[in-house]
Amino acid sequence: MWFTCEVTPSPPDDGDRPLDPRVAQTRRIVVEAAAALLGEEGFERLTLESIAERSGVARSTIYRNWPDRAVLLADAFDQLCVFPEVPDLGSMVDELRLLAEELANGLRSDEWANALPSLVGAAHHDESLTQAQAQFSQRRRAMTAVIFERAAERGEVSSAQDPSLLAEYFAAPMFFRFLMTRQPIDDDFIERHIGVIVDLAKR
Amino acid sequence: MWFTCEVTPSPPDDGDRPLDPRVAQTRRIVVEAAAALLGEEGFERLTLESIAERSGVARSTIYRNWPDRAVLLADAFDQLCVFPEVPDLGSMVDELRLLAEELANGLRSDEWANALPSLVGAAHHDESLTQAQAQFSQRRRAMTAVIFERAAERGEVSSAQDPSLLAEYFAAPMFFRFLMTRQPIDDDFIERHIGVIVDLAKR
DNA sequence: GGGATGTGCAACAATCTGTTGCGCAACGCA
DNA sequence: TGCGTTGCGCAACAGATTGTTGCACATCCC
Repeated sequence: MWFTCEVTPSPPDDGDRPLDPRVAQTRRIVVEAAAALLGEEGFERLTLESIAERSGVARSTIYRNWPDRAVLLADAFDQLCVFPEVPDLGSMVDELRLLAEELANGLRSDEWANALPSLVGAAHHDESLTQAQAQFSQRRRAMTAVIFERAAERGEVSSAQDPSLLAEYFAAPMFFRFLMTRQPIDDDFIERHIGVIVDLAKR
Repeated sequence: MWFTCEVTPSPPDDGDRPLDPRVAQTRRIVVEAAAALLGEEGFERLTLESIAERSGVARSTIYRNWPDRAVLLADAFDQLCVFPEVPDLGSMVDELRLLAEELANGLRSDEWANALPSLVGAAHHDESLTQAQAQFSQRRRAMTAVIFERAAERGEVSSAQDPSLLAEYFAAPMFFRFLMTRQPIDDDFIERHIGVIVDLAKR
């Protein structure tokens, strides 16, 4: 989140003094409302007025807590992006299938369908959103790579293959369909796709 | 283009009567200006005022020729998307390398870097832009599939592989890097990627 | 040549972003 | 408990942008 990150250059947080409870409350409520609306509207259609209305916080107060719309939306997107770890199922194919279905469900959900594509567009000329997008990609990639790391440990695949690269090839066609071609990400596709990835991992 | 397409439901074109030269002139000039600005600014930042200024056509006249901003931008995007066929080089790998470099150069260019990501965002809640995006994806896919079809004819790969599917796996990782992860699409990546695709085609 | 049609211009409403000043309420420290 | 500090709601504001409209003028086509 923007206001809890000590690394970002913009310094809205005063430091280590505990936050005024009014401020903490305001920021929490606003980000929650923004995240909800982000899932309903996407970045472009989402107005600060609607966030103010849903959260019950005045627009002027929102501007006192975030420098501009994009930074708030980046925080809201972070809020939206919580995904579970893939459990160890003892089999790479099973884990890939589970993850593929989780991702497919996500991409089919209104939340992601509204938030993700508009993020892609908006991120290309805003630094805060670029960061939010990079963090999203990185998290998903790491979470996917774990599957291939475990498979290598089990001896299911040769350890010569880079788990991170395999994770990239796992994610790319699904996002490509979602963002660019709009082809369905259905069971047939998933099953065939997993076959391709398994071939790649075992080659 | 919106105004020359007989299939689209919206009927701005009066039919087969030749267009008033004033109208033809206006539309041509405006789309050209819009396409140029699209490559410079992207969808979100591009204003109708700037198109009016660059084209020398009044904003009111633009609105008389296109129902709204999105439809004009869809036409402008079409204008921007002209890509060459891949020549028969007698070798699948050579042709893939050529196409990958063409695509990488495109994605590195300001034109595409500005237009494409913003299209992804904008297309998700506008029908005209959805169509423009679908057409773009389809054209590129067909153009890529030709490489695999020729390879199958030459006997370089088994004809069991679906050229269209291979085209999808060829494009997806490059667009994924461009749109989502922002990782570089450099020579190393291209070379490794072509290796992956060749493996897929030959499996 | 003359009616029909397209264009430029200017003004307009509506929406949205971002800012500011003021009065009031909540906070935290003594 | 009291009081200075700080945050908040409200209202108004400037500026940008999208679309729309009426009118005068130029161009087109018959």
